[in-house]
Amino acid sequence: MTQKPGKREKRAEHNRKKLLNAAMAVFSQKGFHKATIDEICRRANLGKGTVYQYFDNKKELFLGIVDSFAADLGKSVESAVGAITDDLKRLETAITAYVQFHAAHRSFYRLLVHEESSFAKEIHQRFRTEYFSHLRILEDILREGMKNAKMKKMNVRSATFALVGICNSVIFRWLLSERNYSLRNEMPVILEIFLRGICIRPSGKEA
Amino acid sequence: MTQKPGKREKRAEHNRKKLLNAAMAVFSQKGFHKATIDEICRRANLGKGTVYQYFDNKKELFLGIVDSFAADLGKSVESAVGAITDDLKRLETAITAYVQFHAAHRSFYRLLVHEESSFAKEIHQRFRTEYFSHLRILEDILREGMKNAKMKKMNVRSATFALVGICNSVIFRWLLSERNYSLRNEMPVILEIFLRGICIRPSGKEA
Amino acid sequence: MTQKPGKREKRAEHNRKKLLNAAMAVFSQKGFHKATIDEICRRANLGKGTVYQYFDNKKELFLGIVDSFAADLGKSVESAVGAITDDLKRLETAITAYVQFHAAHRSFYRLLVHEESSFAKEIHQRFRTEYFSHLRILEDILREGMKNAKMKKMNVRSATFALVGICNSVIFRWLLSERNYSLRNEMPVILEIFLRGICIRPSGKEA
Amino acid sequence: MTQKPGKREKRAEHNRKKLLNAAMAVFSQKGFHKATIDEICRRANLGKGTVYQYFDNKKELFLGIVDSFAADLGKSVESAVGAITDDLKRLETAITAYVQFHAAHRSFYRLLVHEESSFAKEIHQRFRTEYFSHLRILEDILREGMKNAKMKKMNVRSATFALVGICNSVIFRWLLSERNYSLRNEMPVILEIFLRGICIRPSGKEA
DNA sequence: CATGAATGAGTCTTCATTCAT
DNA sequence: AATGAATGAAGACTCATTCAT
Repeated sequence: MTQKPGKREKRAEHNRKKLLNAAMAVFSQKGFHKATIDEICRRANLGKGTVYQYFDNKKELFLGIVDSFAADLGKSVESAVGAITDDLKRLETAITAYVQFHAAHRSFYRLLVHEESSFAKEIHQRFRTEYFSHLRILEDILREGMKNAKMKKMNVRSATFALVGICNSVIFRWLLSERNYSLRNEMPVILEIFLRGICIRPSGKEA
Repeated sequence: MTQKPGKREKRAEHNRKKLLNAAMAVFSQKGFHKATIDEICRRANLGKGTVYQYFDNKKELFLGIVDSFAADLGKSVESAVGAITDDLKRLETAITAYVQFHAAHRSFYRLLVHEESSFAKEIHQRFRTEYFSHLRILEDILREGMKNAKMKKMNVRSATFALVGICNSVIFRWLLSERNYSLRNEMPVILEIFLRGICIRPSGKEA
Repeated sequence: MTQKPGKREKRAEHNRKKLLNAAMAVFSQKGFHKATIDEICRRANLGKGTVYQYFDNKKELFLGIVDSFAADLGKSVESAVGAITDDLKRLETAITAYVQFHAAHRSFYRLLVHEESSFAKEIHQRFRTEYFSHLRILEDILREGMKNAKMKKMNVRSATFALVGICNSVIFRWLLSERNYSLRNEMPVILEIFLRGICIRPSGKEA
Repeated sequence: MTQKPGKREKRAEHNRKKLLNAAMAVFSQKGFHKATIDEICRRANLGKGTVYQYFDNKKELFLGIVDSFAADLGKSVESAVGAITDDLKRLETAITAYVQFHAAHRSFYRLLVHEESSFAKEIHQRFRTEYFSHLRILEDILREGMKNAKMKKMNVRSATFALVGICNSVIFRWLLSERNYSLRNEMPVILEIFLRGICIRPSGKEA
C-alpha cells in the first residue's frame, strides 16, 4: 500500500477516474480532434482546470485512457485465465477474453486504430510498457506449452504477435462489417488458424 | 474530346491535379484534422483561394482525393487485366493489381481507414458510385467463370465483397507489420483461400 | 439579489459591459460589416476569445447592444418621468426624455436605421420584447389621461405608435440636417402636433 | 456629339449599362458589403474582368449607380415638368415626379439611406454635382415664382433643401410603414406644408 | 476588348491552456 | 484542490482585384 489513502487522496483518485471515463466516452464518440476539454469536464461534472491538475495536456489525457485501457485489458485476460491449468485451454480462454474485451470496448478500439497514425509513437511507447504487458500472459502460456512439448518450438515473441495480429484482423473485420455476425463464433476460426500452424499434434477434434 | 481544351482549361485541369496530389500527400502524412489548407497549397505552389476554386471546402477536397483515388484504382485494375482471356488468370491478375495499388498508395489507404469513421457516410457514398465501380471487373470475371463452369454458382456480389475483404485484411496486416515482408508473397495465400472455397475443382497443386 | 455576486461574477458582468460599450462605439462608427471583432476587443482591452464567452457571434454581439440600448432607453424614460403626476406634464417629459436619449446616442440610432434592413427580423424581435417595452410607459400615461378625461378615448396602442413615429421623424430629420438646429426646440412642435390631435380641449395657447 | 459612336463605343456603352443595371439590382437586394462582384457580372452576363474595364473598383461601381440614378431622376423630373407654365402647377408636378421616382426605385433609395453613413462623403460629392443638379429645376421654379411675386422672397437654396427634406421624410416614413398607404395621397400634405409656409397668398382652397 | 483562373489579405471563430480567486 | 473567466494562436473560408490568354 502507498501510504494510507486519506480522504484527500481518495477524492483525487475518484476525480481522475471520473475524468478518464468521461474522456473515454467523448474521445470515442468524437475522435481526438473533435473532442473538446469542455465537453469532457462537463460530462465529468468537474471544472476545466481540474483536468490540468491530473493531466499535462489533452494528449496526455488521451494517453491516460490508453494506459487505463491497457491495464484493464490485462486484468481482464488475467482473471479469465485464472487457475486454468491446461495450456491449450488457457490459450483459448486468453484469446477469447482478449477479443471479447475489444468487442466490449469497440468504440475505443476503433478510436485507437483511428488515431494511431497521429500518436503512433506515443501510443506504442505506452503499449510496449503497459498494453503489451499483458502479452506476457500469452507468452507464458506459449512458453509453457513448448516446455510441455505440446507446441512447436519457435520464437515466442513472434508467435504472440502473430496471434494478436490474427485477433486484430478478426476484430477489425467484424467492426467494419457492421457487426451483423457474432464475434464469439469467430473464436474457433482464430484458434484453428493459429493452432493448426503451430501445434505439433493438433488436438483430436480436428479431422 | 469536349471542345478543344484551350490553354486555360488545360492549365486549370493541371492545377486541380496539383492540388489533389499535394492534398493526398499532406492528408496522408498528417491526417485530416492536422492537415492545413495552407500547407496543401504551399506544397502545390498555388494560392489558398485556388483550392476553393475547385473544392467547396476542406472536406470536399478530401473526398475529391477519394474520388480520384478510386478512379485511378479502377483504371489500374482494368489495364492490368487487359486482354487476358483465361478466367482464373484474369482473377489472379486483378487481385494482384488491386493489392499492389494499395501497397503503392499505402499512405492514403491508411488515411482512408483512419478517417473512415469520421466520413463514413460520405466516403461510402463516393465509393458506391466510384470506387466500387471497378468491382464490376471482378464481378464480370466471376460471372464469366461461372458461365464456363469453372466456378461455383453463387451470389456474385457477395463473393466479390468477400474477396475484397480478404485482400483488405492482408493489406492491413501488412501495413501494421511495418512491411517487413513482401506483399507479393501473400498473393498465393489470398488466391488459395478464396479459390479453394469457390472452385468446383481446385487446381491440381492442392493435395 | 441573486446569490451574493462574488468577485468573479462582478468582473464578468463588468467585462460584458466593457465589450458592449466598445462594440457600440465601433459598430456605430464603422457599421456592422466594417467593424471587426479585433478592433472591438482591442478597444475593450480584452482578448478576442472573451467576446465569444459572452456572445455567440458577431451578430449576437450586435443584437446584444440593441437589447442593452433598449433597456437603457426604458430606464431613462422611466427615471425622467419619475414622480410627476400631471398627465400632460408626464407625457411631455417622457417624449423629451425619449428624444433626448436618441439624440445623445445618435450614432447608435443611426446605426440602427442603417442596419435595419439587414437584421430587420432579429432587431424587431428584440424590440418587441425589450425596446418597445418602454412604450408601456407612454401607454400608461395615455391610459391614465383618458381615464381622467383629459384625452380623447382611442386605441392606446395606435396612439403610442403614432407618437413614436412622429418623434422618430423629427429625430431622423435632425440627424440628416447635420444637426444645425437644436432638437430641444422641436419638442413643442411634436407636442403640439400630437396633442392638438388627441386632446379634447386644446390648451388655450392655440388660436 | 462626341465623335460618332462606332460599333465599339456602342457596345461599350451597352455593357456599362448592363453592369449598372445588374449592380443596382444586386446592391439593392444585398447591400454594399454582401453584394459580390461575382453575382453582379453573372447577372449581367459578363466576365468579372469587364467590371474593372468600366469601374476602378467596387466602390466606384456603386457610385456609378448613384450617378446614373441621379441623372435618371433629373430627367424624370424635367420631362414631367415639361412645358407647364404655371409656377405652382410646375412645383406640384416636380414634387410629385420626385416622390414618385423614389417610390418606384424604393429599393435603391433604401440602399442609399442605408449606405449613406459609409460613403457619406463620396455620395454627397456626387450628389452635389449630379444628383442635386436636378434641384436646379426646383430652384428655377422657385426663382420664377418669386419674380412673379407668387412666393415669398427668400433664400432659394434653403427653400429647395427644405422642400427636399420634407419629401424625403415623407418617403422614408412611407417606406418604414411597410407601404400600407398610398404615397400619392401624401402629395397634398407635402404641398400644403411647404406652400402654406412660403406662399404670400395661399391658393383659394385653404380656408 | 473580354475573360475567368489565380491570388492572398483580411475575418470570424474555435479551443487548449493559464491563472486569479 | 477546484474553478471557470480570460486568452490568443491557429485555421477555414471569402472575395475584391489582377493579369495572362
